[in-house]
Amino acid sequence: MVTRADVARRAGTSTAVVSYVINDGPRPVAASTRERVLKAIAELGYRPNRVAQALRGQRSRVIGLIVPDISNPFYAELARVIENRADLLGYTLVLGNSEQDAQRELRYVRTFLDRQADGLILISGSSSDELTTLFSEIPVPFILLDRRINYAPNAFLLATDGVAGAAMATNHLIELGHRSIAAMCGPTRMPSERAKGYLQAMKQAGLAPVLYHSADFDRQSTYDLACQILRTAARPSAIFATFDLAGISILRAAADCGVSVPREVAVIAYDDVQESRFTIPRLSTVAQPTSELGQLAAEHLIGLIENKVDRTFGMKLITPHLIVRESCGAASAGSLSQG
Amino acid sequence: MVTRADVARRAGTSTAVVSYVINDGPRPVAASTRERVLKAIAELGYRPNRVAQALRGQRSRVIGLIVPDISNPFYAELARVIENRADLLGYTLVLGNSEQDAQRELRYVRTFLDRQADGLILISGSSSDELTTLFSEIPVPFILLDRRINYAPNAFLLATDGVAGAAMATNHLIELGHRSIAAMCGPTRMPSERAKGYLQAMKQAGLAPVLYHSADFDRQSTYDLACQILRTAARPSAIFATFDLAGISILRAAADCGVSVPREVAVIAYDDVQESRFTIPRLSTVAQPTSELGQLAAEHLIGLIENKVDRTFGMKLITPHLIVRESCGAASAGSLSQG
DNA sequence: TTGAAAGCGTTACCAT
DNA sequence: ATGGTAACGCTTTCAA
Repeated sequence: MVTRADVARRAGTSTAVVSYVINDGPRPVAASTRERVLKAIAELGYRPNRVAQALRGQRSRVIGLIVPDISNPFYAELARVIENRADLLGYTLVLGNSEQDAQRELRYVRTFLDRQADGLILISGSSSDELTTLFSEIPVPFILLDRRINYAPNAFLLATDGVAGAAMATNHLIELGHRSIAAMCGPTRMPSERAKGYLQAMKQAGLAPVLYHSADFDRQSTYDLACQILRTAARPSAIFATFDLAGISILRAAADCGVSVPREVAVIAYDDVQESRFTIPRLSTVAQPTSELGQLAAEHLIGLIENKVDRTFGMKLITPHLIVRESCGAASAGSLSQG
Repeated sequence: MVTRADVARRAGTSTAVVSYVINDGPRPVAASTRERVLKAIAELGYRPNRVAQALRGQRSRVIGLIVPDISNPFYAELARVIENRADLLGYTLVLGNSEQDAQRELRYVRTFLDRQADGLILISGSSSDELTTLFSEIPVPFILLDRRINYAPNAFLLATDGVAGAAMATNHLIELGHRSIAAMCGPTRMPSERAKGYLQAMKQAGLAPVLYHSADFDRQSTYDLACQILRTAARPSAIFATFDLAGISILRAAADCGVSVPREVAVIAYDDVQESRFTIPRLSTVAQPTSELGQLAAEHLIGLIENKVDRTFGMKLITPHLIVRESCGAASAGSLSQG
């Protein structure tokens, strides 16, 4: 390995000067010296050892990202834009899957901290109390992304307004004339903003809410639940799924149960993953602006790390918007307004 | 930050002994001393600084994973099992998206190496020549995953047999009675094993191959191409898509073009991402054993890093298998055998 | 403008 | 069995 000392030797100067050249400071270097150093660097193919830099300075230029499950398209899309942005700003991403497990999440926080990560982005899978205490001890800036839980005073919160979004979806269904609207949520252990928004909208419309919870967040368990819902005697005429994966599973389940979407059951979901633009029928959904969310998360975190950003504002809520596609039928479908 | 010296001081011993206790070696420690050290560690909440360890030792316990695009479900699923395995074995994953770009890929290799990654897993998006030279200079073990290109003498190659798999898919279509079978591949810049398998199978059956190339690997461009294919006068009766995402796009395009799958056009793809089990109709495909692939990649790489594995065997090809679902119709559909 | 050297938190060798 | 200490590659202060 070629080190700074090798470069210094070859350039006939000291390691300090090499450092100044590379970092453009903190002190000026004579043009001729700089020249020699640059030449030596090129000739030797020297590249600074980031580990040594991290140990010496306080900065590792690493940020940690903890997601519940990278194979969930929503998180994957988020990870993609975060990685992109981080890379652009000179940071490397370390990745962890928490699998919605508080212990794993905790372990990852510690691991990343032990590696001197400069900051953390958490899409936290766990409920408040378990982690709040520990979160308050995280000695670096961190962002709680997409979930409005685990609020810690030292965290920055970034999410779409799930209550508002879910209400939008529910109201869309109501405006379409549906009276019997069920909501399909993730596991009960997860507190859900979106369930709350659904409940509010239903209440406001004087409708009776029905809440279902899948065993997990994956395709199979949401599919299983969807089949069950579609086969009940009192089958709802519309279902609001709190995440796209569930909505997509409903589409599949409906086909298997011989119920037509949107004619016999309308489906609307939440997230707007790419996949939902290509399902049959195309899935109406509440769009989380994934790019904006990820970009903002990365930029704000790095701004925090580099002290370039206002620390006083601890939360940002983005308003999601409705995307009407095919899975709810046309807004003008009068045949639905019977109840 | 609490350091080893703090622990030593509190335990009334030297940092060396603390080291021996933590690492269970390389030298023995008296039971009573060990006791004191352990107590001090617990009381202080000491955790070793991984950066310092990495600098001092040669091992960082970090592995780098470079994928073309983490938002592509196949790579995301792979990343998930790799991450899982790595974590289990005590390694942390750093992630990079190459976006099929050789320069980016190169940059990531360097970045990860500068961070003293102990090993690399590359799902290389680029063609051989560009990177081969550089690959031969990678000073750590690395695995070329899923793509049979960029073969470098110091790399371990792990992939499914794309030629065989593609031939399976094509032959399945042929056995179903199809004569006019098109293949839909990724961008021309990527050499494709799978195209080769298709070509071979067609030739062997005495059928005329037709190759299409999408502009990119994403949903939109494969969808666009699919529409184009389905609207040609000489519409094929079957399409083999070299990756699931393309197959799924064909399903969508067919619905939009008013052609029925599998009745008017049969579709088969390659990868077996989770999504393909839930499409309408369900997608027949050639299954890459994702779990096996990812697990093997992680385990072999770490075996290589820790010198626990035979270095002589430089390649492993896994035979994929056919998964018949709905998008090609029943194997007994005699109505198709007209040509 | 530049060189020497201290120190970041570890590990492991050389002593005792 | 244990302590002292050099070294990993870097940054930055102190001196010149």
